[in-house]
Amino acid sequence: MDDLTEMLKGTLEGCVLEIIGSEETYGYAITRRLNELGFTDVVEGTVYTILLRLERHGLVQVTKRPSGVGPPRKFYSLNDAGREELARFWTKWQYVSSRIDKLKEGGR
Amino acid sequence: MDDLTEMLKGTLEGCVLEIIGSEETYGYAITRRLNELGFTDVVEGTVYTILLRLERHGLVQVTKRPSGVGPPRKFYSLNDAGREELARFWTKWQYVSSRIDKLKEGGR
DNA sequence: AGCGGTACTCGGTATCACGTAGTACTGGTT
DNA sequence: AACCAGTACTACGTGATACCGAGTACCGCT
Repeated sequence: MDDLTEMLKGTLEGCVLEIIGSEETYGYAITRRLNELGFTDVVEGTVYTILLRLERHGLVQVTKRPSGVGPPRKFYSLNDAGREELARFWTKWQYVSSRIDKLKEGGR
Repeated sequence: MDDLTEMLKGTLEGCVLEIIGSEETYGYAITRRLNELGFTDVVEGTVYTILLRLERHGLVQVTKRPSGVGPPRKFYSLNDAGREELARFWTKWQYVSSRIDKLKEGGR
């Protein structure tokens, strides 16, 4: 699949929120998860900028823990604000994707 | 619906391509069409920047015609490159939206 | 003459994903 | 002990995009 970067703008952050929401996890693992989900070209740098943004916006709780196989990991989990933001994201996604699908079906 | 701008990045241009592909039309009408499709906050300035970009990328054919109710209109239609780009857009959309929907369903 | 609706242009801004380079910790190999 | 690959995070800059605001211009109607 060719370049998806523009189409992922505004949705990738939501995907990261969803992943964090489903289980407490850390940046490196999130990148792997996105890759196996089909977003093969998403690289670590991108995920870390998103994580820093989420932290700056106060949507996540961060806990640092030693890893055993490398430097310590920063584990992320959603707080209340994060769960609200995630819900908002899915509402918006539902809205936008349904309109676009309608347009695709020649929606008059 | 609150702010959708980030989520529309990368998709709005495809929507405009689709609208032009279904009938020869012009900027002002495209804006109205998007608005009635549910993208209520998309304004003329945005559509015109997209149209200029499409023209610069050689994806559309442009014909200026008098309007009778105002200044002359620039009518846009897709050329071969535009139709190819539109097909690529829908392929990408199908790819991305299906992965995101899968993630939403707790895709393991 | 003025006004509202139509129609397009242009310059600047914010946000976002991405590229690249760098730092740092660990365990295993030589 | 020295090196390296894999893990894990940080920081700075770039390009693309949607949006905002102001401006220009044309038309019919009052």
